[in-house]
Amino acid sequence: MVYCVYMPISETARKIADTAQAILVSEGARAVTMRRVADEVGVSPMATYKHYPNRDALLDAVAHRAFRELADGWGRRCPDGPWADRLSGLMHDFLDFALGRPHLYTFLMTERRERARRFPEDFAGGGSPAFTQVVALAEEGIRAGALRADDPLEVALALTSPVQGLVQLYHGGRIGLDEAGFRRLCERTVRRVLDGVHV
Amino acid sequence: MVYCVYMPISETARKIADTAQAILVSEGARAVTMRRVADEVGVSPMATYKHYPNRDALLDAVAHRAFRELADGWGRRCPDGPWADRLSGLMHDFLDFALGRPHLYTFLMTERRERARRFPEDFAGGGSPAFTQVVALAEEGIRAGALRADDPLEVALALTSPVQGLVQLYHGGRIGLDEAGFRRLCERTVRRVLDGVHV
DNA sequence: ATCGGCATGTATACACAGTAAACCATGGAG
DNA sequence: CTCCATGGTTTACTGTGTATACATGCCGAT
Repeated sequence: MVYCVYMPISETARKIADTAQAILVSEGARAVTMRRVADEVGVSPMATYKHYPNRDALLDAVAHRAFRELADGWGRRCPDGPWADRLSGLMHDFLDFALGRPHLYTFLMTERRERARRFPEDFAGGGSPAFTQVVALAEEGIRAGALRADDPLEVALALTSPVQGLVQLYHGGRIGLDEAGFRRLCERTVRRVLDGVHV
Repeated sequence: MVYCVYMPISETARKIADTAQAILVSEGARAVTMRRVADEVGVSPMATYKHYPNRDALLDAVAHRAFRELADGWGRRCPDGPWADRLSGLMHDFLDFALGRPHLYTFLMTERRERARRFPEDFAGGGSPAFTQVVALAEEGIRAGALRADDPLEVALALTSPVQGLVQLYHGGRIGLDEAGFRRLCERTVRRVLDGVHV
């Protein structure tokens, strides 16, 4: 039987996933070994295989639940207010996650994973909660005449990809700023995208 | 004795690094095992430890030489011509690398590596050849009055980080476009940064 | 010429991963 | 009561990094 998220999940299976997720969050995916997870759950290593066919399946399950947890409670920072404040709020929500749980962020964003959501089809359908809200903001801005008439999806991408690129540099240790300084750098960068660097 | 790049390097040491790099380029860092490298060099696994204290040191050496190889022969695509063409040329040079050698790119860009070059100090000093040329282009544009008066380093970052973010999405399988389509998406995105998305 | 040491290589061995296989226990369906 | 699916165990195999001990050949000092 293939692992299926729609089925009720046993108590032990959930404890295994919880533990795996906790290890992943605190130490990264490499630290998630079947033996260690089993140990912390208090069960023999092979017991985990009764719930997940292999390590990749376990990590997939963790990714799945982590995505769901992120989807809930996203964009709380600034649900309304001026357009620019909402955009900034979404960016800082994203940074909260990227900087606050770097291992989880890297795991979800970087690891090659089949069944990942795809641009443009899946994103247009609202697959990614974070991105979808930026798209909505872009649509709103275009409708209101604040932004140029343009493809809202691609405008959203122009606003989000710089932050993603900067986070990649930050996580790679390539940016010698503390978190507050890095956040300000992100703000200035998004500002430049909004205003353009051209005269 | 610590491994030092300035020392003459033995024949075998170079063969080991060559082999490791070849495996990394074609199959990714995970495929680079000491035993396999030794095998392909035609030597016992432990022989590699006479040249590199451990696997990480070997991978560091590979990263070092890969950076050097990239530095030479960078920006050949469009050494002169209109400003916008040179910027576009640099972007496509970058994409040649990112899309043509994805494993190497991921290894160099995303693996956390101490001794990595840092923004802003090291970049200002010209540590990264790719980035330095974008900075030079930004300075030129500002001097010529084509770009707003602004910090050239940060302008360069605003121009490069979106591409890096998009590449991250592309490598993660999140963008359902072929290579040509993806390159056009990058062009449009950089265009938006230049012009701004605001009215 | 000889000897000692260093550079280089080897074989062996251990710890730790993932995971296949075989074997319990137990509780509910027939 | 029987049977078997479920969830657990022990054991064992393979592949990995690497510590340790040993061999060998070159090379300079004596």
